[in-house]
Amino acid sequence: MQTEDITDADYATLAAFRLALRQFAAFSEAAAKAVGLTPRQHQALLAIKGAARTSPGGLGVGEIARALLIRHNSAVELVDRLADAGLVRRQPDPSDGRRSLVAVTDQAERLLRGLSAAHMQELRALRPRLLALLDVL
Amino acid sequence: MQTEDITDADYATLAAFRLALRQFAAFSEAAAKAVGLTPRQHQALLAIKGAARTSPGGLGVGEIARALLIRHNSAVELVDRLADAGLVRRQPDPSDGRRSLVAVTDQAERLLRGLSAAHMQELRALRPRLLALLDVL
DNA sequence: AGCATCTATGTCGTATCCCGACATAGTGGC
DNA sequence: GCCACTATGTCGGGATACGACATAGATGCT
Repeated sequence: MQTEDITDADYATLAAFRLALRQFAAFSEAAAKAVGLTPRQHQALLAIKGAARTSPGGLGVGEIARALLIRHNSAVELVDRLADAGLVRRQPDPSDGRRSLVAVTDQAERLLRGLSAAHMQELRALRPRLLALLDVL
Repeated sequence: MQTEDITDADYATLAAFRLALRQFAAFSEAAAKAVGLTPRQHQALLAIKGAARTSPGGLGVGEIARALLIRHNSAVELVDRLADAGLVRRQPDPSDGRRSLVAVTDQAERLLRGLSAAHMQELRALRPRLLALLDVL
């Protein structure tokens, strides 16, 4: 395999791509913090709502872990903090006693709506830059 | 401002976008770990090499902090760990006694070359998915 | 030249969040 | 009824970023 044909321009492109991703993450983090959420909490709420069409009753803790690419015990702690903050509710799954379905509260839904609108706008603004970077890959 | 026109499909799109970013981050993290680097260390090396055309002598600690969007003291600690691992060298800036220029070692350059080739390939594979997501924004 | 101010780097204690290992309870096949 | 598997939960430890503070050099003004 030839890993030798990496030029300074390639390094610059990769660095620029990473910078764009970090800036988006930084925007998202600031937006979340502005409404009192940690980035992970925001992403968890989004994952739950993002799966609403296929899982209207909420997601299991393990499904949240898989959506966020974290270990299940990390998801447990994350859901603990979300529940303490009144942002989600745990409900036992009537069809499987092991699972507890995690659903967002009205309060969280309001926060998420505002955050999502801001993120859509930010992503639209970011789009030309990402397209330009993807173009030179 | 109308933040009301967010649909379930929008949530799903945003969630899918975040998932794609997380999966790329997970790939990158695994690739870095496979050669003994933390994700941050990899990103720092890439930032230094990515700026090689404009700063051939290396980057200052503060410039690394700005490239990585972290505080300068976090960058100090990161460079400490990189130097301990023999991946970068600190050299005093001859034209400014306050600055210390951070340059990658040959060893780090070899690691970064392999990592960058793998990342270019991964990004090319990821491109159609990102383009599809950007298309529905 | 002297002094105030700003910039760059570095130090230290703290906080957050994830993880591995382990534990408990429910499910489903046989 | 038993056993393997799955889902959730608990606990201690570790990595890394941050805020506050400290030091040294640069810069500009008089």
